[in-house]
Amino acid sequence: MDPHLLTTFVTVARCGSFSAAATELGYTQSAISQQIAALEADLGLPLLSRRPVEPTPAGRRLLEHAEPLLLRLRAARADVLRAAAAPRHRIGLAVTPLGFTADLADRLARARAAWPLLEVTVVTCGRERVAVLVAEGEADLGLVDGLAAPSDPLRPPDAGPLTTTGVSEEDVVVALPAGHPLAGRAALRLADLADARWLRTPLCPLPRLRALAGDGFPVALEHRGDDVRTLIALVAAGHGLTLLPASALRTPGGAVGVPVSAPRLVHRVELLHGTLPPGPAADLARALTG
Amino acid sequence: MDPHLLTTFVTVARCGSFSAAATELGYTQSAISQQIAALEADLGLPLLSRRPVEPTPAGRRLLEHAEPLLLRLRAARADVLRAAAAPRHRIGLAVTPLGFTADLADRLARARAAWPLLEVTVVTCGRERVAVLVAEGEADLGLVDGLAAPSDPLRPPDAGPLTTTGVSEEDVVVALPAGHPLAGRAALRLADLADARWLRTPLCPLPRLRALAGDGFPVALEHRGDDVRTLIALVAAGHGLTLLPASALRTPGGAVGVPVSAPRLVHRVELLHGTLPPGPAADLARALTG
DNA sequence: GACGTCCATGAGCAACCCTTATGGCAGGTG
DNA sequence: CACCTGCCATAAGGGTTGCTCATGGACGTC
Repeated sequence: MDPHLLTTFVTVARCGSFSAAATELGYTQSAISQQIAALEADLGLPLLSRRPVEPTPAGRRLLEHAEPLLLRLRAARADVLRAAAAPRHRIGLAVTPLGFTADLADRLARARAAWPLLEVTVVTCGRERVAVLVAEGEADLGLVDGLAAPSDPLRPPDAGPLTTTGVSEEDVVVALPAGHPLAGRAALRLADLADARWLRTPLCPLPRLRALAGDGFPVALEHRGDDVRTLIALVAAGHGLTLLPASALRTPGGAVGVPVSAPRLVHRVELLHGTLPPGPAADLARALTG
Repeated sequence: MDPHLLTTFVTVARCGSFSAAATELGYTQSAISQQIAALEADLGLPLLSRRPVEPTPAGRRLLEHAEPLLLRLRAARADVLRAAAAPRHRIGLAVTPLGFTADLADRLARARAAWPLLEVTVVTCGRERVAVLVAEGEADLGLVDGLAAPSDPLRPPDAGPLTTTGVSEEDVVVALPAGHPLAGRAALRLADLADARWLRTPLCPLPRLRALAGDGFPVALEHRGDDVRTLIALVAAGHGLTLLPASALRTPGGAVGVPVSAPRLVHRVELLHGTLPPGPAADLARALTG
């Protein structure tokens, strides 16, 4: 179970081809073939069916383990190096679109005013990617958002020992087109909307809704991408519903937000980071949480 | 960051000696020296100070990552092999002392009556060890107990993708000597006992109490080991207090239990297992949870 | 049915890693 | 103070590993 062999295996499984994996990894096809054979011999199991190349059941199982394992390996390396490295003034901040609220933007602005030397790069991406970037040290701090019961921590993707600190909690609203029959309500229960048509979007995971409020929540339209304005425009045009933090709907845009009364939900933002050595990154973390 | 080098590093750090690690791992001292040198060269950092041999700060950081990483590696291997192996009739059950309640013993008895072929081995050990045994496939099922807020899952040690299912929740009581001034109370708040003298025992983690009810909980006596009767005897003799599930104090033994009214706490038992292929282990898991 | 693509296999060679042997350094002892 | 002992580092040697190159065989396509 050499990680070297494991990366090869993951690459072959992703490419669906020994030769493609070989060129991607910079080996010859023969080397790949031998590596896979070595891994299969080590476990005593066939991991890939050939022609077409796809994982066997045991291979699929191994794949589930291999990806997070390799991530943790890279994360461990990055963490050790980061702890030993000199503090930098370039800070990388990875955020989910709804994780970077106006309030946090203000705090960041104050922090930059207080420490003019601070150079900040903000990257917007999905939750898992934020965790990966932080774990691998490509970002110093991460901000992830999610739906949770009040004061219930979000479950970060498993990328090693990352510290999470809640930085804000805010009410959740259902986004409805302005003319929607329910748009005038003071509050709505999520279960009452289980039969409505919903948007499938990375910004509001439907499986989480189903876990919280029972089955249902059929998909009307799928949205790929990170942009909140696009999402609100889709809601306003009646393509389907979604949940958003209350503040995201305060700017007028043809959609209105109706608070969710049950289940009790909050939109929670958490700061994610590895062990921060004293320095600009730790200062910024304090500024964002404080 | 070859796992091979990582195990060597962990062993050397534990032994505090290159030569001792060499004999333990079945290498020559020279090989160990070269492996550590290779790891240090790979990371570009000194990991161990020599004479005496002990981890540098970077080494300590790496140690924190290495142990769970190696555990996950073994766990992944065990999981893949287990999924592919033929179902066995020998079932290993790893339990914490307070995790194996009378109710669960009954369910196990019924399961054995229903499937006479079932051979069961029960191992008692601590929480972390249970998780390790299950993760590495040495036990098929695990039962761990802990204090939690109601319906709040326990956090299992990070040993890869293990499934946890709650199997019982029960009230928590403070164990007091029979003649204790508070022994007659109908209920007690944990914070009121922060200044009492407590037993430090693996069966009731004091750090958890401090997290739940604030600082305090000074240690009167340390108890090492798994035996609940020993613990109750210590309480009865006035050596200090501890928390136990209500049922553990129903048998008379010179100690009485007073329910804890705040914070709201339960003693929770969870079943822990990897992915179970259909067969005896899965049947038993259903019997224990059902 | 011929061809092309793709994976498996064998030979050769370089790199790696372990062992043996030896050197250097620190601490304890006569 | 010299010596000895225990411990880690380093050099050299050899076996194994793991790569590339070359080729063979199986499947799919035209």
